[in-house]
Amino acid sequence: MKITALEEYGLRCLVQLARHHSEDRPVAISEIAKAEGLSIQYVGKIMHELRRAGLINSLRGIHGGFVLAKAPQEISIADIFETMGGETPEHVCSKFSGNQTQCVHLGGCSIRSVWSFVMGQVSSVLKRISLADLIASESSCSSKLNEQHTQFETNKLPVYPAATEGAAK
Amino acid sequence: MKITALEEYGLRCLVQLARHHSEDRPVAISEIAKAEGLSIQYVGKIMHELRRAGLINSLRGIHGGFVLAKAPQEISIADIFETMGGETPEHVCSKFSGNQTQCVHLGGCSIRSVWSFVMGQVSSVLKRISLADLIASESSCSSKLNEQHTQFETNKLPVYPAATEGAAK
DNA sequence: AATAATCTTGACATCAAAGTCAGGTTTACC
DNA sequence: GGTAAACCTGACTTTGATGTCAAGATTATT
Repeated sequence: MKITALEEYGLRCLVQLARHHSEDRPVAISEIAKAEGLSIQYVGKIMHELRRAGLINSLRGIHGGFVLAKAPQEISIADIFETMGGETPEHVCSKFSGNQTQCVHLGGCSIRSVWSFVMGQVSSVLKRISLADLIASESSCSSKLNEQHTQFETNKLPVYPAATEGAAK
Repeated sequence: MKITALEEYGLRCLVQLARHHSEDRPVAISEIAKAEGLSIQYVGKIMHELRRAGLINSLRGIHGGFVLAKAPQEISIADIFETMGGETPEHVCSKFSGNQTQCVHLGGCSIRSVWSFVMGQVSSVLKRISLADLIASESSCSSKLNEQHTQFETNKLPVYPAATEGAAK
């Protein structure tokens, strides 16, 4: 399973907007491109996608730029992934149909069940993490709470709600 | 997040081998290709990858073919995914470094923590599902236990151990 | 030993994702 | 109203994943 470029960069561009969300001014493509080490043209394309999906609003003209369409608490990573080309288990089946027009296993496929389950797990984790969470963990990580650092290293994210609940329910 | 062709087809080819694992004969590429609706050449390439990784053994010559290198209970989907191009969070960071040689966020990146966490979740789910589990759920689904069918539809996999434990522990 | 069925291997072709380019439109400021 | 800073859009190029081709090596059967 691979994370796509649009997912990764889309998220990173949105984090940039979220950081400046309290200030009352739009953020320009050139700023984001510089902060993320991306070309201006490419960031332009990414922001266009995010705008089409309604996650951000744009302001044209000089002093223009982009702002989040909702508060950082209300935008989850799952929202972003869906926007930037998210797939359902059905997509997987139609994508991997080999040299047939339909997958040969359409009647009773145990693999499809696994994909459904795994994707559901991923989605339930990503739904619980908002842009606000990401920014909060940045500051707590780099400044004050350094005893949490070891936990980060061992792949636990103490800041986010336990991913376990969603799976158990 | 996308499932790659090698992951999907690699798993499906291994399921074919697992089905014939009790019989004591190798399975030929041509059989697998027919069963999965893939070209013979492509299956050849996939099997070659799986053999290089040590998941299967090959027998050349007439009456040749492939057999699992281990029992179906001992091969997990996680094993297959790692073989067919699995990625670590570090891979993601080096892949998405934009126009720099290194990612601009290497010091204290909250997104990397998220990828670590999500990938850990996925991995813990996939480690718990073996080829034997997949075959068992096939037969129970298509023949006897049809009351489980509704549960499958709602993305629950009653046959597999709860994915929850790994996350909680 | 000849043959046919099989795996092995590396080069090649195709396609979709990733990323760039160029020309256009909008808006604030002077 | 001219100009510069910004977004908008579609066409283009590049790159890596996907899938095919063709020639070779191995082995059971006759």
